[in-house]
Amino acid sequence: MSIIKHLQNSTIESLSALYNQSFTDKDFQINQTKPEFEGDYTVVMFSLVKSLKLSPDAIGNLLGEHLVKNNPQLFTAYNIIKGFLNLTVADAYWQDLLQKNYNDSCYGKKEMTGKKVMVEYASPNTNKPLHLGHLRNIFLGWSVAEILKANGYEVIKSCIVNDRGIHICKSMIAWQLFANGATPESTGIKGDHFVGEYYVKFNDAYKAEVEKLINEGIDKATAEKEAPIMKATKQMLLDWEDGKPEVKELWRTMNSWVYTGFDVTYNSIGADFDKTYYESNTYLLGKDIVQQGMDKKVFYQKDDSSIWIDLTAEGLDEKIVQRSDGTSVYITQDIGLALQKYEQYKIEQSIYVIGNEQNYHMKVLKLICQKLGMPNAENIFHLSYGMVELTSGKMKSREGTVVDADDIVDEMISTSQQHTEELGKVKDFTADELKAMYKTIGLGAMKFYLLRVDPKKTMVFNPAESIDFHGFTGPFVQYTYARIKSILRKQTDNGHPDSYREAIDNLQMTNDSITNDLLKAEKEVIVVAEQYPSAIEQACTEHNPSVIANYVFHLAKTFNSFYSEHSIAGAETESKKQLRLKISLLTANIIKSGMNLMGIAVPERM
RNA sequence: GGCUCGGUAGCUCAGUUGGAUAGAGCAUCAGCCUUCUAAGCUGAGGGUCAUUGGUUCGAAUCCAAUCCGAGUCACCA
Repeated sequence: MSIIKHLQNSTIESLSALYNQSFTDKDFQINQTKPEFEGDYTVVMFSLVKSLKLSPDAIGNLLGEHLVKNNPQLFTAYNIIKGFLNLTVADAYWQDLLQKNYNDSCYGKKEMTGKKVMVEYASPNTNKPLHLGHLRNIFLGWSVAEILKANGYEVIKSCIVNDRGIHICKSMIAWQLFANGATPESTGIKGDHFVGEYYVKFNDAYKAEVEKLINEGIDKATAEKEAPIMKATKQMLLDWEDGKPEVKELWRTMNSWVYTGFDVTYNSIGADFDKTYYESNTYLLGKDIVQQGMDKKVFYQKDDSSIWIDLTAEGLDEKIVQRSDGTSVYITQDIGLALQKYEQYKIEQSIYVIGNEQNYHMKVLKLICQKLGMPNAENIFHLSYGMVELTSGKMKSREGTVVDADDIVDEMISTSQQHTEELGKVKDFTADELKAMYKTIGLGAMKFYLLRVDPKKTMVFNPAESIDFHGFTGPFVQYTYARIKSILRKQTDNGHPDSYREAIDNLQMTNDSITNDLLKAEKEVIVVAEQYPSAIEQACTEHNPSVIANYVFHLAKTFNSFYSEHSIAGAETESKKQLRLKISLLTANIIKSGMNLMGIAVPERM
């Protein structure tokens, strides 16, 4: 139980004993005490004034006295300033917390609940390589999955690959026209980039054809429709749907190039999926559901035989679910897939990591699923994230201002190498160790940078700043970890993590005031460490990894102050040394655990 | 135009179930390495929390209006 929860409960008990009135934890507020005042946690009196009809100071005095008197193991002192009751938490409480958790690598995580959640993320198209926006999506999805696991959920990570449709045919047509049989193997270009080049070539050729037609006096709309390359593409889509063998063959081949390329990227950034859905398999799903929806009178048919749902009562529009020619639209297959996910995995919650431009679509999807009475439809959650913009404005593929995922990852890794070499920290590492470290730091910087912002918000990607390894960054936190590990290693004979505990526990303990009283800097680290379980919980309820990023940075910062102020290995007494080593080990464990929740590795040395 | 989201330091972001003098990082300036890794620590300057009004003991946080920005409103996906 957190210290805040303890304080809430004690306050409720004391108020009940003092005033014979019952309160809940919503009737008053508890904050961490501001540093300029004496105390650790503060009960705000104002909200109690009305129901008790007493002055804030009068309540505070009685409450403070009662709390300290009846919970001596928790609170040792109190003071009241302008209606704020500041309580000092007993050193023994912090010592006890430290003792119980300093060697627990699972500290802060919850027991399994037996509940299943699916997190769908990444969801790329197979006509071009991944870009910076995908990275935000992938890091978010991965991290949210880990955060859910830490909160006791069983998580299935899934991905829906958009592997069919007109955009795929564009790359295919362009390849037929311009490639002369070239392949990723023959050119040495990564498969997804290779296919992406033909998507670009399509657009160039299409643009040229349209311009030519317009110059011949044809109006723009007609030109766009009649451009030969576009007509060929549309025909190809029809051929694909008819299952024409040579089209299917080309489609399979080009998609496989893309998948090979994606796998390289996923591998390098540490993304994986338990289940991959392909749109070519799911795009016909949901047709029978449309019929069921008709029977349930959720849907209705118009005169031209197209089928609709009326969501005007919910403040939305009418939405089509089946075309007049009887074919499905985009949302139909989403409904079908939502049901399939449930039936295959019996999930209680379905999370979709999708950009905020689809807010409306996802709102409609959820509503339809609910109206159809689909199980757990109320637990469909759209984890909507904001676009990544550049300092120069938006990323636009047509203007070539898209930041490629592979490029930026490579750049981060080589920057980390450059920084490391400049700092002269490469002395006693092997080549393999160096390579691994550059990757850990470069990727860590990248992931931290994209995850430290609230997912909902549009964020600006500033190349210069993202490459910074100081301050509120991944490398800062990693560095704190590496420094702690360096100290711990030196306390053991073999430098092995398994020996840390033994080495710490073997120190001579004395029982004196130097040991028992916590210094300010020591206590501050434990106070922050105590908040880790709450941070994990909050990150989960908000589906928000930035909570973890902010927390872990705060912890590292607090530890660094402590580190620079007091010697750990050279502490005044053996027992003080033991205390500080425990604080260090606990901090290292939390940093590693928290960073892992964001998919970020921590280096033992850097 | 309707709906949704956003506007906090020069820049990037925290902080919003209403609480004390609004916080970090970057950048700028000034200090700290014969002592556990200086990718660190300490300090300084920098704010009309978009604007106006309201609610109350108290508003960055809640309400209303206005201004600015983004997204969306396809028988596209």
